[in-house]
Amino acid sequence: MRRPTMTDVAREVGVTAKTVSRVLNDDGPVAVETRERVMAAVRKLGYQPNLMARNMRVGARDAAIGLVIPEMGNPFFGTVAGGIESAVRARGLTLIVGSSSETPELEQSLIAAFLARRVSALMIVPSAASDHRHLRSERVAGLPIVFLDRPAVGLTADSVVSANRAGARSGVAHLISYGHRRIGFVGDVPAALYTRRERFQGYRDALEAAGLPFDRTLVDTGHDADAAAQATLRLLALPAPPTALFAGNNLAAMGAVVALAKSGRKEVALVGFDDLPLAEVLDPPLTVVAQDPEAIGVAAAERVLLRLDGDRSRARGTLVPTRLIVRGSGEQPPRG
Amino acid sequence: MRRPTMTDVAREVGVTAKTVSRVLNDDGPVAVETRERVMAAVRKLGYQPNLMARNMRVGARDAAIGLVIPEMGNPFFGTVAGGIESAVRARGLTLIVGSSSETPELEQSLIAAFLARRVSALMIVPSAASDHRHLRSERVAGLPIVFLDRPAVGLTADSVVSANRAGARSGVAHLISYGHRRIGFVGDVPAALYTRRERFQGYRDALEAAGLPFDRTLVDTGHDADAAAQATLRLLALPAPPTALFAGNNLAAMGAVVALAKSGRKEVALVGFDDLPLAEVLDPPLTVVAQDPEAIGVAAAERVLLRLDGDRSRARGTLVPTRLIVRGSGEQPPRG
DNA sequence: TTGTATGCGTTATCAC
DNA sequence: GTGATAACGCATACAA
Repeated sequence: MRRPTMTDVAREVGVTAKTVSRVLNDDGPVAVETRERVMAAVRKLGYQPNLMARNMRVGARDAAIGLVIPEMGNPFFGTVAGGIESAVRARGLTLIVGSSSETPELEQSLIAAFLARRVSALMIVPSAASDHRHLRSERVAGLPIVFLDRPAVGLTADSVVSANRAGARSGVAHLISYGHRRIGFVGDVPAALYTRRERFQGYRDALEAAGLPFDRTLVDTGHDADAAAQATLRLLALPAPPTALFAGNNLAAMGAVVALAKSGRKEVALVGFDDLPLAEVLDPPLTVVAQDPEAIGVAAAERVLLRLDGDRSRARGTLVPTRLIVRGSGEQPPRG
Repeated sequence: MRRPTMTDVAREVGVTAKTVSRVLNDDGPVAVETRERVMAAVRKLGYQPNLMARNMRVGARDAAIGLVIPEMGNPFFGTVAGGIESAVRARGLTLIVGSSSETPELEQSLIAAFLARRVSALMIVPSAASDHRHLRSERVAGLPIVFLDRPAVGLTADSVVSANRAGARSGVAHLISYGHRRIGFVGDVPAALYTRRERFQGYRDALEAAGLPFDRTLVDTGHDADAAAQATLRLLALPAPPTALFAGNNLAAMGAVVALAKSGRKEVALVGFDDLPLAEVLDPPLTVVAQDPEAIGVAAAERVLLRLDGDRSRARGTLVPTRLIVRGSGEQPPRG
């Protein structure tokens, strides 16, 4: 009933564990006949090597990379993970993923779980309000750590993030180029999260570059799609409502789309940050500043692989460019 | 530079490794003062317990559950994973997820990686054309294995799947109840995958129950949204085109939506299997047979926890009900 | 070509 | 309350 060990296989064949080890690891010479008998015994007993024991003996870390994402169901993070996985797989590394549910406590306990399993590297999409000072000793010990989507807090480390500020700026500039002067911002509380701060800054950058005033009343926020829809309705109900909206994230964009559709205000121009699956079949089709989650994952994986290869140069921040996808909703001129 | 071990901590305090172990595991008596000094040394040295060594010594399996999904970026599987994680977290288990990219080879190597790490249980969303005979010995050895979304092939094991056939039948019956007699099926090759076979069967069930003939020319397939759009256009171009369409999965539904919108044939009724994020803001809003991925994950997790608690009863197949969400596209009467 | 002795970091057992 | 010793499953170093 016990799971067979290398010794069990050895006994079955009538050799020593070391010989079995040699066969399994292609290490050192072994007679052809012995090899075959060992392999037969391995199959017969259903032997599975114990990676934990192996890694411990070799003193090596586990050939796995730990990835922490805030949310599994979010296709953005899922696609990031997919990009990482395909990039590290070629190197024989296994990606193991855990989700923090956007809470610092779970993030920390996940990181601890990965460290306890002696992963070869850590990749982290930080949750809001988390702090990474506790990882300093790991950094010093040479463990590769890369932060994705949002930079580390309290720690100097590699990071790979979207060009949030430049992207938002280009989206708002796009609206301005179509003649809009009153552009609303629908998003999430800017202060909480790095990406939101950056995108909000990009919004202000674009206004400033065009010589337009910043009007705080044109900024409203909501945590999810429903709340964003409410925020949109409030903006439209202003005495001097905006003629265009910029949505700071995909949930905000969904909320805005729903609100505009249900209130029959489809003439209001809209540009969203982050693409949506059905953006092109909406009425009007949604113009977005698209991120490239797969590219973020691949870039982060390449950085980790470099570090694993011994690159000890100083921490680097990588910006992954965004792309403006013109579909219709952002090219409607001001009305009313 | 070396990572500190329990012995390092012990030396720092002037005790034995066993004492440190006692402190860290709340195992056996230890003087209050000793405990405090140990904890201080742990913090000072940044000691992280080595789970590999611990598990090896204890002979226990890793307090982790291995989950194999076909695709990380797919929100359906992501949400399933989220459901599992929240359910197993309460038991102190860590969920580690890997993606097979829908290929049997990667699926097998991922499973091997999990087995080599001695996970406590295995949860698998099988990829197309994979076979699970090789897991028989693990089943016999008592390793809990649960299959999700699609049942195992060549292995008797627990499974948790959507009520695909009944769900598809209800969706098509819905269309029939609005007077449709020629209902097209847009999907993926039915034979390849369990879910597709089942949904196709549900389609045929509904026709038969209503006394409608099965017309093979009304069935067309496409692997992705673009191909499904092409399939939709082919169906609409038939001499006697369908007045309603049933889409066998969410990609097929997206393709059908795009094709209907772009060809100006919005009067054609449409019901999709599997919900879409923006279904309600489409024109017309999309009626769907929705699955409950979170419920699938939770149900599977509960089954695994039961098995871990020693339940040795025979393998059980759990059906998670679907839900018809009426939004408009499926309630349009036949025209032309 | 194969075997023996040893140790990885941890905990079980039993002694003090 | 604490320590000494052995053992988990495997690979390294060296011997045969």
